Amino acid sequence: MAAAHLEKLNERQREAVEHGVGLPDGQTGGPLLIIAGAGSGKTNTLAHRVAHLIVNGADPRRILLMTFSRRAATEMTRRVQRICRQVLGDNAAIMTDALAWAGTFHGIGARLLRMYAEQIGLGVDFTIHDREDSADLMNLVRHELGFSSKQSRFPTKATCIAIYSRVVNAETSIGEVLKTAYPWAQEWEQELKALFAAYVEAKQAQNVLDYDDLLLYWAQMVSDPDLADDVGGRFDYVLVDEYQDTNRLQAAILMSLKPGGRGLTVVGDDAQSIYSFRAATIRNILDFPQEFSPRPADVITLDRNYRSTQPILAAANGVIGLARERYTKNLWTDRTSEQRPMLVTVKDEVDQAAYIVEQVLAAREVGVALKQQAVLFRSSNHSSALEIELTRRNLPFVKYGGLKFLDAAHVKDLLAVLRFTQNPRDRVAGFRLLQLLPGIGPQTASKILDTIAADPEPLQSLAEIPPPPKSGDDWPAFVTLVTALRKAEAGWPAEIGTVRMWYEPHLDRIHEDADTRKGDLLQLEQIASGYLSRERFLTELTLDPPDATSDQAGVPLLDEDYLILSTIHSAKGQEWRSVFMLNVIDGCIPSDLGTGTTDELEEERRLLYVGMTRARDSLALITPQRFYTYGQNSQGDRYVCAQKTRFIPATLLQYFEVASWPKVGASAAERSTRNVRIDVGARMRSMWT
DNA sequence: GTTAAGCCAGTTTTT
DNA sequence: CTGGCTTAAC
Repeated sequence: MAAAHLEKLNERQREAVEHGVGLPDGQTGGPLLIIAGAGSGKTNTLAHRVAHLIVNGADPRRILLMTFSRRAATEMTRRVQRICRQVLGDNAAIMTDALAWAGTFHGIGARLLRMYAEQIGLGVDFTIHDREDSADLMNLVRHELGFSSKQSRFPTKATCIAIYSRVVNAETSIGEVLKTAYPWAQEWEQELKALFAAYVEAKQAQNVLDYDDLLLYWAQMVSDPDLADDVGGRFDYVLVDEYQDTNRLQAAILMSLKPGGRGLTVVGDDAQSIYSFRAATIRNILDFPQEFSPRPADVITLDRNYRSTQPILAAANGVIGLARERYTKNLWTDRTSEQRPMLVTVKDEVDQAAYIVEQVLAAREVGVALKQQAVLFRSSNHSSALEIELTRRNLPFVKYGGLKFLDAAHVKDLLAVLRFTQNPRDRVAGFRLLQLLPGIGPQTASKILDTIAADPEPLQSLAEIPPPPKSGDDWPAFVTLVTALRKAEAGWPAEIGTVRMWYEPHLDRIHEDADTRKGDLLQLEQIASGYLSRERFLTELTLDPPDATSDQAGVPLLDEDYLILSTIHSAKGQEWRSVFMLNVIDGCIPSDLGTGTTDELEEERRLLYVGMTRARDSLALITPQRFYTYGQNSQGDRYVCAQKTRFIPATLLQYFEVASWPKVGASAAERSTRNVRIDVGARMRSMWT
């Protein structure tokens, strides 16, 4: 006897949904691991489980739901609400609105840390540094310690922060990280240690946290038994999505929150683990059942795929079947189709773009909306030729992944003003902001920040220090601005307009293309108006940055139809009726940067698998024969001869319909000689590469 | 101390 | 092509 809202689930899914629900005396069930293959209804199952818990009396305010991205959290909440409405009717909204603890690990961490700030000796007004800010702060410290002179070839700021981040997230030592990931920097171990110590001190002095701190402080907080009880006790149920892409630190947090695993559910698929560069480890999901004793976690496997047609799935299974080790079974489906996925050879990237435009338009003619079609690629710059072609043909598109809106200098400038007002001890923000004024460079800015940091009311003391000699009228204007912001005269979100008015003259002076940049600032102001307060705006913008849009011809409106362009990483968890994958050639997939170790290579293979399994009805992998290499054009050819990816060897070709484009118009004989010529040529060349 | 110009090196994926 | 560091001119 199943409840109506569970009728559409298959047996396994239902088992996962009902696990540990309806025990006597409101007990919560033991730990549960759901291994959910691509397209097996994972999101749906998890949403049903949450809804089922609520319908059976769980308090939604006491459910912690952690997803990989905020987009996924929103989607999940929406689905839970829809399912609950079936059962509870209109009252459902009240219940599901209370599902307040849904978000990313980092987002939830930020919230908990603000709640518990006082108890762990953290200023409640802390601001959060994104990756760029962290690198900037690291750079300041790096300079102070004298590691920046050119002869020394010390790792760059970005590398330093990457090493630091890895040490923290993988819960390992500097020596270990250097040995495995940065062997060329091993000689700097002692200096790096000193640098990181100074970096941590700088963050604390400035009351800022970086991304890693959100997890690190959280983990430290719950390592105290009393606080762990308190935080863990807030939640009856903890559910984690995409568990294969969590790192050791995140696993440690989870185990401290729910030591016995009661009420704990994790969902994931080891075949889709693609974030090891972020210190994610597949061991988390593999070892999860044994974390608990005496009785290990229950494991439920979902291996029925509802997304793709059988031929697409066969090809994807073929690719993942060659993986060195794997733990999940092959997926199966009953969605039959005659159409095998395409493996299309084109001359170069220009033809690749032309082919895609042709196919996309043809599909739209037979009723597949642009939004139902996606183009996936390994690296965000792989799509540039396509973007040019799409713009030329006036086809609207939205791109996910790659450069972010927030990375633009002018946007960072404006945000620096707000951040500095929010937290005047945030040195990265202050440093950036002061140097916008004419006549103020690094030295002057540094001195000003030192002076005001000593004052308990830094912003007030700014008005009292002598104006820097060469700053002219701009100094009093700046002081007026900061004073007004400090008093919150304009209020939120009006104050962002005040800041923009102040900033625009400086923008004109600094940048040639000030006018296009002003458009971005207006957009930022628009975004800001959607947030309740400056603090919420800054925090959430850092944790969930919007995608870059300003460089496109026309920003598509939300209700308009547009093609999806996305990195494979950003495509995680998504699906489209028609999927194209760009540059399925060695050097792109696998990326030539990712072929160093077997583990890296295996992850590149999973990346291809993830991309392929996004497709519902139609899939095309495209292999250009010549690939433009960027930079280094002084040495030799600008084109390299590309070879089909090593992940699709001859034995797998049976799963594909191999074709070349444009079609040769002449006889079949002529076409075949053309194909043969190309094939042999590629092989001959590859003998020497 | 600031700014502009010049020269060299690096170049994935993201919360 | 860009960012970051260095050098030379204000």
